[in-house]
Amino acid sequence: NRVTRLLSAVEGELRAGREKGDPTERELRVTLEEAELWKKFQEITNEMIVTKNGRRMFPVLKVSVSGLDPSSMYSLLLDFVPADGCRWKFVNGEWAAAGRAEGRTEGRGHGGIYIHPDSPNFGAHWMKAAVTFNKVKLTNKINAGGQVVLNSLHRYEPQLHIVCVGSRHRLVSHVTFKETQFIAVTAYQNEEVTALKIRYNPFAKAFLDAKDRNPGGRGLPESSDS
Amino acid sequence: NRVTRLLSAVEGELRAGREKGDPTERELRVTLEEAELWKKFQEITNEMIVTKNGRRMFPVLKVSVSGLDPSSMYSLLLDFVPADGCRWKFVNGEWAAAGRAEGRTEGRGHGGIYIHPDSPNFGAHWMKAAVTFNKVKLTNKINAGGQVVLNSLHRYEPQLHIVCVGSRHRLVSHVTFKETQFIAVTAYQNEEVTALKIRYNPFAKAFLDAKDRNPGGRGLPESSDS
DNA sequence: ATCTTTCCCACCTAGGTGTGAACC
DNA sequence: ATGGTTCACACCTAGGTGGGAAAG
Repeated sequence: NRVTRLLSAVEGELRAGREKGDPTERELRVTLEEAELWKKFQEITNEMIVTKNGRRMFPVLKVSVSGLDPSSMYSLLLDFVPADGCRWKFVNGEWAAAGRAEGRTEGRGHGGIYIHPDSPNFGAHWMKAAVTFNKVKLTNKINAGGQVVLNSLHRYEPQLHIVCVGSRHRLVSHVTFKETQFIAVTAYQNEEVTALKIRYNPFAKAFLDAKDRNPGGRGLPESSDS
Repeated sequence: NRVTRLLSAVEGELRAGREKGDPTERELRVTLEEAELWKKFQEITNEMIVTKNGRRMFPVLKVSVSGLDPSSMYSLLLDFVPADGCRWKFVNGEWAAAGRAEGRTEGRGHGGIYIHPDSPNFGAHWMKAAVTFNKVKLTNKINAGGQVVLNSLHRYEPQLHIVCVGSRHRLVSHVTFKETQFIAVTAYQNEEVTALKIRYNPFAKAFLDAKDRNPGGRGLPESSDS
């Protein structure tokens, strides 16, 4: 009785999936969430900060998935693929190619690969809500695990992979979203990018308020009380 | 090549486990972490706050697990079992039985069951580090999912279950730790319990500082600058 | 000089504490 | 009155922002 209750708890999500989901992956579909926001950044060439200890991405990569087998087990991976063979440079308000890429990231183990922390999990789990990669951290140093190592001033294209985890793993899908391309930087180059990040990232609220209160000026006022 | 690299990434943790772990569950062992701390609370009868929106446990239940099959898939569940048939009352500095229990929690779906958020996962995952149940939330209201519903002024004993998730689920182990028994309350009854919670829970630091700075008195000083 | 990276910082978000008064 | 619960609150932990000076 108690055992039945326990197993029923474990299977809860799974059963819900079985009722609703698709039994095969034939109609697998992956959609990028918040594509409008990504496009705003894409239009002016997106930049992502890399730091020694790792920096989150903004915008955050979110996808909604459908068409998996609800009761099969999958892992979701994010792969940061070099978008070209160039090193880039920001001059006169524009990005320009500046020499060959340094191939450091290539062939270096898990270099640019991030495994979603919910992995592995049932198809039902991945499909019940949008999958959010808000914990990915980008770094320029080979570091403690779990972080994605990128080369600064190189362009990357995030790629999503879905792997079916069974007795034999098999790659189910890999999708790229052009909208999410970005150039890795250690400090923002284009102030339009900075402005967008501040505008939409809640964690940068401090700088948004400063601009709102004091649109022309710069710098926060010292406490002027006597 | 890229596919190989990806699958290798997914299997990384798994392979690490295969090398070190035990291929069967014959020698399964589960150990409670921070047992000394739990015992301090147990000696004076532990209490856990329940609130409408859910309250974390302190101490946090942590276990280290060994002896699983590294490449099999398991889920870990926490089950809050009524420790007796009584409702309890704190009078004259002591807990005393006060009438029959209200059987609300029993038979009510997932009432007292919490699934560890890393579930399901490989044996290797559960064994590579202590498993922490710091996200469990205890509530006295039937609520949004994921929270554990308990009856205030009733005594509970946390029980850990390990379920092997396969084509057919099977219960691998259930363990209880006497040290982790507690009485659910909406407000602390025994001030010794409060003192221990403040002493060891970093989130209650504010009250620790107040006592340290002003051991005899009560209340924080207003800013006395002119 | 110039370009890139690093570090510390004030300022946020997000949310976990027990308190004490109010509520029932 | 009594005993249990709820709520707003000040005060923390934990950690995510870009800025700007300094360093390489």
